[in-house]
Amino acid sequence: MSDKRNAILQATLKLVSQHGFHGTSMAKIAAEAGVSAGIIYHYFKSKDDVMNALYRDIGERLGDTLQRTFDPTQPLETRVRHVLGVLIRYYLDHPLESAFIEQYTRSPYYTPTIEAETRHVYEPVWRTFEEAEAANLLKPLPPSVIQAFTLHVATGLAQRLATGFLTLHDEDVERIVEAAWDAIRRHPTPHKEQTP
Amino acid sequence: MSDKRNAILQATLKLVSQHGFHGTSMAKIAAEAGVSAGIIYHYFKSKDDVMNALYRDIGERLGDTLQRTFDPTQPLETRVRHVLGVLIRYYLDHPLESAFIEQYTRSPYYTPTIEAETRHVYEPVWRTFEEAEAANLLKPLPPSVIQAFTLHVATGLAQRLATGFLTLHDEDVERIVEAAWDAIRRHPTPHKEQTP
DNA sequence: CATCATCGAATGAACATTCACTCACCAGAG
DNA sequence: CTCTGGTGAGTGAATGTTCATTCGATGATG
Repeated sequence: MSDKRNAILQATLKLVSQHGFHGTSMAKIAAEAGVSAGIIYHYFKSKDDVMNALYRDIGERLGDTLQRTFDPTQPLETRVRHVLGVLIRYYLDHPLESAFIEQYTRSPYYTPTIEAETRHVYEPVWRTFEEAEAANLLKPLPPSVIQAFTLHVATGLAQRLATGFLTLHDEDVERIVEAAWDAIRRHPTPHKEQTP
Repeated sequence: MSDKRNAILQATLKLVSQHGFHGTSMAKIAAEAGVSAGIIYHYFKSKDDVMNALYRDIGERLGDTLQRTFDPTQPLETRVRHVLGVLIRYYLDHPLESAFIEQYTRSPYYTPTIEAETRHVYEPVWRTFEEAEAANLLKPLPPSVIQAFTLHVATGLAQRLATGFLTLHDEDVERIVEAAWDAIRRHPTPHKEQTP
């Protein structure tokens, strides 16, 4: 609601994605947000609370995007490609969020409690992949591996984008989504053709 | 040389991979390594210097593995699959190193200087992929994307391994390498078959 | 005047780094 | 073999800084 609260979260996102958790002090957050150090504790219980709130915030925005663009009436393969595309595109389009999430999920802030709390965001994703697996569309890989070939590929690339080491055009992104799909889908074993 | 120096690096690796850079103080490193706080400054100039030394150390060990197992007389596709496998396996087998590298390369410690300094480690990898690209084996993707589908997939999974969320058997690792290869290789476009 | 947002100085803990010092060891002189 | 002086690994308390957090005061709103 309040724009101070939002300014604090935005400042935190920018600072953490640029300088990591160490290097992001409350004083710097306050300066970046244009507020006093004290007011942060009016909106948040502690530094941890700021970080957790930011993580939830980002998760909700990604969840919205997934929910908004998801069309359950589409055929299964289309839906799988769609969620792949949305996930990858979201992280590539939001490099700051991407960097934050990567840091966050590898930090002590990321507890099983928080993980459970934000799982619902990815619900359409998991449901689609489960369905695809049941329909034998996918390679027999654990869910974490599927996740690695989408989420971590995207966040890894987002980092390169953010640091200017890389620029991607729309057709590149298409190719990346296609590559991710090639990674996890079951390929038809080509019949050994007799060359006549 | 000295085992104290090594103990300090090992302690740093363990602490950083578990608690991140913030949460890894010199006092904790000293305690974990079983040395006094002061002696760290006998072997290293500063905290930064410890981190940089550890990064170089890890890079060298990975480089050794690559160099040792690389056979330039093998056919091209075999070599590509081989370097893919070695990279992925290395990170999966060394989750601590994997976590450290991910954190390090996203931190302010990771400067272009350090990057240039350690590039030679990956030399066989880049050379092989360049050759494969010239031979039209690969999808037309930027090198960073290739890297994302190998390195970041592996480090992402290594993190799940380290936190006990996931266990992988040898055949799973085989499948992951295969999936990575499927992601980046050029697939034969199947002829549209007329269903009768 | 009552309530609540906001400020910035104050506080104490934790931090990286320094420093004066001890100790084990060795080389060479006697 | 014994003494002497030097070297450098190793210590842990001290230092100055930065940090997260608190708090009393101030301003705005109703």
